[in-house]
Amino acid sequence: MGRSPCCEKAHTNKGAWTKEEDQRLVAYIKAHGEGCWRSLPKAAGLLRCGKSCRLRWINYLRPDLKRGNFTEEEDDLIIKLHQILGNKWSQIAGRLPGRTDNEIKNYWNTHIKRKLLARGIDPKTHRPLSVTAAAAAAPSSRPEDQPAARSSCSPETSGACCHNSDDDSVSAPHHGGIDLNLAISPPRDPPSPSPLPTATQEAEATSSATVEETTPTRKS
DNA sequence: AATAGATCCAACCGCCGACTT
DNA sequence: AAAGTCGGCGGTTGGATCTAT
Repeated sequence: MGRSPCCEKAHTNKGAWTKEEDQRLVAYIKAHGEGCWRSLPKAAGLLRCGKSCRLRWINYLRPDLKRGNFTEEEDDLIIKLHQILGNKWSQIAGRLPGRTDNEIKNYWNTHIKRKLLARGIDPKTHRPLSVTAAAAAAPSSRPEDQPAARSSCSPETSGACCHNSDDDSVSAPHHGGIDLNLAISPPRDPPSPSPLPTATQEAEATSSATVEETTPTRKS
């Protein structure tokens, strides 16, 4: 089905946000809360599309954002979660207080990928590069070793084929010899009275614990 | 000091699922 | 049931900044 554009592109600003725009957006959300993004720009006096406002708020202006360098614990947690969830950045972000999906995605692409490669680990499969290379060079007859098969059930797409929509839990994959029995809990709700564990606690818990997921998989 | 290449990251784009009409 | 709207997501891009030569 067709879709109308999310906004009148001809009458919206694009590119970097100015301080004034930021202030308007923050002031509006403080006064009215996060609501209808489509109508927000007009109501807040911004010449931006609603999507752009939402992104700016979520990725940059939200007061609970942590900003700053990622810790070793966060690194490890991201790697572990990526191993299970693949590129489900929003779900990964949901388990890292103060971090956004965009931030984690960028961090993954710029730092962690390289870090894993330096360790000889394929950032896509979380398997040793030698294994991955060998599998690519000489695909075995085992379906799980076939690149195509892996791609259909790799962390990249685990949300699709490894995700059990019946109970919303993720079965424990055994990537790179690591045995993680994880199911993912719903994304954290910052103002929640029962805050989630810190990244450090998470990392510790993750190694052995089961976390439950209720977040529906978006795309498959 | 100049500049070419590499890196980083904020923002945009297009698609999808959920919800409404 | 079909069409339309909206919020949200992941992938990608482009410009700013950093580093090496």
